[in-house]
Amino acid sequence: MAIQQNTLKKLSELLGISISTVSRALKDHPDISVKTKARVKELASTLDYEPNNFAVQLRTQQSNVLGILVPTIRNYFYDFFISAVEEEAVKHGYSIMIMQSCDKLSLEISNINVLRRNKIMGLFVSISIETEDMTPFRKLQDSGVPVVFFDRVAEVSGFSKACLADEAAAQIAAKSIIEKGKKNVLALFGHPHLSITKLRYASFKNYFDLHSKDSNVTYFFPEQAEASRQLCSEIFKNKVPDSVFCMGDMILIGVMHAVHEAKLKVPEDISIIGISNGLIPTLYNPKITYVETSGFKLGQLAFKQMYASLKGNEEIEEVILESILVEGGSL
Amino acid sequence: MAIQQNTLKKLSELLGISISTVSRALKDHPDISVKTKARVKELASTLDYEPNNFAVQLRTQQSNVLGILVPTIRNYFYDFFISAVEEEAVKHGYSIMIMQSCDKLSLEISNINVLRRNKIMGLFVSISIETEDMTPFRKLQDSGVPVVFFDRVAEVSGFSKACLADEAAAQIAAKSIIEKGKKNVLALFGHPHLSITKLRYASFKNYFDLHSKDSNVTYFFPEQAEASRQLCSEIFKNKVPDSVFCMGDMILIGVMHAVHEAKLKVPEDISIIGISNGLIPTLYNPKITYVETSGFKLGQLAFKQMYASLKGNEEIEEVILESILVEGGSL
DNA sequence: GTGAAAGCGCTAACAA
DNA sequence: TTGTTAGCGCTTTCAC
Repeated sequence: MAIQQNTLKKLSELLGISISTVSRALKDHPDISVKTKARVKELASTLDYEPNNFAVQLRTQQSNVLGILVPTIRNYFYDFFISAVEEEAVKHGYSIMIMQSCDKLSLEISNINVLRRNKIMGLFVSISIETEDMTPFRKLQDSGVPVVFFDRVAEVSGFSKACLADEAAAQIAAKSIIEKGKKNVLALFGHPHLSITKLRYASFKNYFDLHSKDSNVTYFFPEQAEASRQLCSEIFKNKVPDSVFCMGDMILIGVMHAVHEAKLKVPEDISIIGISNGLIPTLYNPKITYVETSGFKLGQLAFKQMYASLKGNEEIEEVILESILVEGGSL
Repeated sequence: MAIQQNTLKKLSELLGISISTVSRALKDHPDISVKTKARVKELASTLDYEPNNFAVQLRTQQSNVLGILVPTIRNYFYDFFISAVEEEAVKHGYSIMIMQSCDKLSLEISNINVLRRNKIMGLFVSISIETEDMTPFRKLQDSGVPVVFFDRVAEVSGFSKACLADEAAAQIAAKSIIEKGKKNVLALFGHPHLSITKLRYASFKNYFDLHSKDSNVTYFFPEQAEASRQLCSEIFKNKVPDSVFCMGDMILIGVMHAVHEAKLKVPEDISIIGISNGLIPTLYNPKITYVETSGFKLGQLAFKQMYASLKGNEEIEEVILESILVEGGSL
C-alpha cells in the first residue's frame, strides 16, 4: 500500500499560509518574500515533501518521459544506443521508457499505444522487420510527439532520422577488400526487407561494379548467426573464397564458426571484414577488421535531434554518423 | 505542441449524456444499458478516444510503471535481464522505466528519486559498486514500493532477491577443474566489494581447500578486461598455469587476449573455464566451457517475485536461479 | 439506469 | 507579497 504523501495542502496548514504561496515559495517565485521561502523550504525538507507527479503532469500535461521502441534490447548495438540516450536524457531531466517489438508488427503497434497512453514526449524508434505502414508514427508526430528514427529507419520523408553511414560503411569495406587484391568475395547481408540491408547491399555492390568489374562477388542474405554458419560451411566445401564481408555481428559470429570448423587460417586462407559496433570483432585472434558503427555515438546524436524538436526547433532532418575503419589483422 | 485530446466531457456532450455514464459505459459497468454502452463505445472508437493517463493516475494513484536501476545497460547480462522483465511486464500491463547508475552512488540516489517521483510501483535494482547504505531502498519499500534486488544484491535481510546460484556456480567450476586433474590454477574474480564476488570467491576457495588441498591456486581481482589481460600477460611470462577460472565475461575476454598473445593453445597448453550469460564463451575456438548464469531467466524469475509483491503477496524471499555447466572444449 | 458533485494535488490567472 | 479560485480529466459515491 502506498503511504500517504505530504501535500502542499498539508504544508500550508502546518505553516498557516495558503497553498499557492507554498507552491510558489517552493519554486522560488520572485513574488514571495525571502522569509516565507525559507520557512516553507525548511518544513518541506524536514517533511521530505515531494510534489505529486501525477498532479503536476495532469496540470502541465508534461511527463518528461521519452520512449524508446526497438526490436530487442538483447543486441550488441541497441543496448549501447539506449545507454547513451538514457545518459543524455537524465542530464536534461527526462526519463526513459523502453519497449520491445520483438520484430512483430502487432507488438510494435500495441507498444506505441502504451507509450502514447503514458504520454511520452518523444519517441526513438528502430522499426520491426514487419513494419511497412508508417501511419502510427505519423499520427504520433502529428499529435505533437516528435519521432526520431534510428538504425532501421522509415523509408519515407517527413521524419527525423539518425542513421549510420550505411552506404559509406559498405563502401569502405568494399574498398578495403579491393585494395587488398581480393577477387573472390563472399558478401553476406541481413534481412533484405530492411532499409539498412538495402543501403549496404546496394552501396557494396555498386562499388564493386564500378571499381572492380573482374571480381567475383557472391551475395547472400542469411540474417542470423546459425544461418550464416550453415551457409558458409556449405560454400567452404566447394571453394573457399579469398574474403568474406559480414554486414553485422551475428553474421560475423556465424562465419567465424564455419571458418574454425573448416580450420581455415585468418587471414592466410581467408580474409574477413565486417561492420560492427565494436566488441565482437576484437574477440577473435587476429582481431577482425571492421567498419565501426557506434551505437553509443548514434544515441548521443539521436538525442540531440530529439532535444531540438522538444525545444520547438521543428526542423526535420536526417543526421548521419560517420563510419571509420578499425583495422584488425583479418584482412 | 500536444494536440487537444478527446475527453469524457466531449463525448458526453456529443451524446447528450453525463460524463459519469460515459465513463461507466466505457468500462462495461453493469448498471449501464446495453444500448447506451453501444452508442458510447461507437463514438469513442470513431473519435479515437483514449483516457488521459495523467488524470487516471492522479485519481487512482497508480502508474503501472516498474523501474529498473542497473549500473549500466551496456553489458551482456543486464540487457538480457531487462529484456525478460520488459516482456513479462508488457504481458501484465506494466511498462518499464530504466535508469543507469554508472556505478556511481550519487547517480544511483538521484535516479531513485526520479523513479520515485515518477511513481513507479516496483523497483528492480542491481546496486552500484559504491553502494553501502540501503536506506534509500528501505524507504522506498516502506512507502509501499516493492524492491527486488538481483545480481548485485544488498547484503541485508528484509528485501526480495533474485540471485544467481553464485556459490553453486563457483563450486561447479572448481569441481570441474579438479576433476580434470588441474593443479596449478589461476582464479580471477571481479570487484572484491561486491557480494557476487565475495560469494563466488568464498565458495571457489572453500571447495578447493576441502577437496584438493595440494592444488596451487592463485587468486586475483582484476575487475575488467584490460586489467585481466595485463595481469595474465605478466603471469604467463613467468609460469603458465594449467588452468584459469574467470568469474565473468569481461575477465574471460582479457584472459583470452593474453592467451592469444602468448600463443598458448587451449586446452593443450592451458585450460579455461568461466561463468557467463552465454554468448561470449561460444565465440572462441574451441568454445569455452562455462557455468551458465542466464540473465534472461533471472529476469523472468525476478518479475515473478515482483508480481507477487504487487499483488499483495508480501512474502520477502530470496529466489535462486540454478546454474548449469555448458561444456565447450576448453577444459 | 443515469446524473450531480466531490475531489485526487497541483498550477496560475486574477484579486486583494 | 499573499490569498482565492478555477480548473486539468477522471473515478466514484450518493442521490434520484
